[in-house]
Amino acid sequence: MPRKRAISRTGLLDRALARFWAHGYAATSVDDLVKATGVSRHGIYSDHGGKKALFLACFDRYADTVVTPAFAQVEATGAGIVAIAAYFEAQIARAEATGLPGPGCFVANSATEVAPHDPAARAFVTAHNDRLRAGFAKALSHDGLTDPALAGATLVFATGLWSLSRVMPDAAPLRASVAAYLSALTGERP
Amino acid sequence: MPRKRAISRTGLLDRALARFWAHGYAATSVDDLVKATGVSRHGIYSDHGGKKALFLACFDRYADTVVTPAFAQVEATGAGIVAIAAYFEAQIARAEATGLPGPGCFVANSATEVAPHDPAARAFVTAHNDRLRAGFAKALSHDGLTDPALAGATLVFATGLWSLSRVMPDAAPLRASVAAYLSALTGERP
DNA sequence: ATTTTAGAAGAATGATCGTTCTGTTATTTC
DNA sequence: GAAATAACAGAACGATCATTCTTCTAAAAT
Repeated sequence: MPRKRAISRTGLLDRALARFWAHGYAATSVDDLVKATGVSRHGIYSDHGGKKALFLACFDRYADTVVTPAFAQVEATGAGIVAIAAYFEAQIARAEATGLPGPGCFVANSATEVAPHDPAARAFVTAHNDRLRAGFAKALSHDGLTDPALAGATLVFATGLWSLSRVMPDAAPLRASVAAYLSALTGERP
Repeated sequence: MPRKRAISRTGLLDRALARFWAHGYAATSVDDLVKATGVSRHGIYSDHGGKKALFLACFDRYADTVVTPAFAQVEATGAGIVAIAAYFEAQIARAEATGLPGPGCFVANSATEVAPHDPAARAFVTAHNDRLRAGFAKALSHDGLTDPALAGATLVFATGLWSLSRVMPDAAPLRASVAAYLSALTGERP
């Protein structure tokens, strides 16, 4: 009969995700994971099987604890460009609170580091991108922007935003870029 | 008096850049560099001092042999949005010729993998981004788009484009996103 | 032809990697 | 309280890492 300990390995995934998120896959050793999570090697290997498997498990955890809470407002019925703007702002504010240059997006980081040579990771990245594109498409069409390519462009923009947030020391240019992009979408001219 | 061998280490930087570009810094061992370049360890260490130094030297090489030839048309006097479109198209076509998912942009890859934790690499990335932003700004203002934030947005878009090109198997969505973005900039509506 | 030297090949080194295994401690169940 | 077990601490392992060093080859200079 399975049983739970009072102090369990609940936080393992969250802490491992944070470590992979900030430092990447290759630059995170199992020793780093032991130190960062407080879980022994035995625990890591018996719960997830190894470093790569733990890394892949972080994708689902990231989707549940980071992407969904932030992106749900875009996917909500009735959401429009304002929701997209709020989503961008929330992500920038979070990066600002963490400290810029920040960790960016876990999926976007993995897209350049490990996905090109790891089919399993690429499947996660592709699924994530499909989700974002679909959310953008619905929100954009709500405001009359029905060209599906605009959703693709917005996904490209979002990916670049998280990438740049890993090297930019200040959030102001990121906010200005978002404002300029959204203004261009809606046809406003400064 | 210095002399040259028939088969010299001329291609060292180019081949090392190609390897780092495709596989990243951490996933490229010195053994990989020896195999990819045909240059012995002795040659690599006497010419560049080590793996990290060779990697940093690749930034200048990348700027000279890849960025400048492709981006010069945007920086040219009289260049406008058409030049930006041609720049995007040339990069996509190159990625397509190499085979998608492709290597993306060496600087953008480094921006997420090593720049956050390496000041020297970050300096290169920042300088590269500043160059692109300035080029975009001039070309955009040539066509009446004087808001400097639009240049920042275009840099964000370009960065995301190379990032996505590392996981997308087909170039068509990339081209569609570029077309949609540029149409939005110029105020066209499909 | 002899000397010099640029460069390749690869062994050696110490560190670190991911993984496995052996103890030990503490908690839960009976 | 006793038996069972969840979890940690850390040693051990072979593989691989970046780096250095020695040896050997061949081209250039004189």
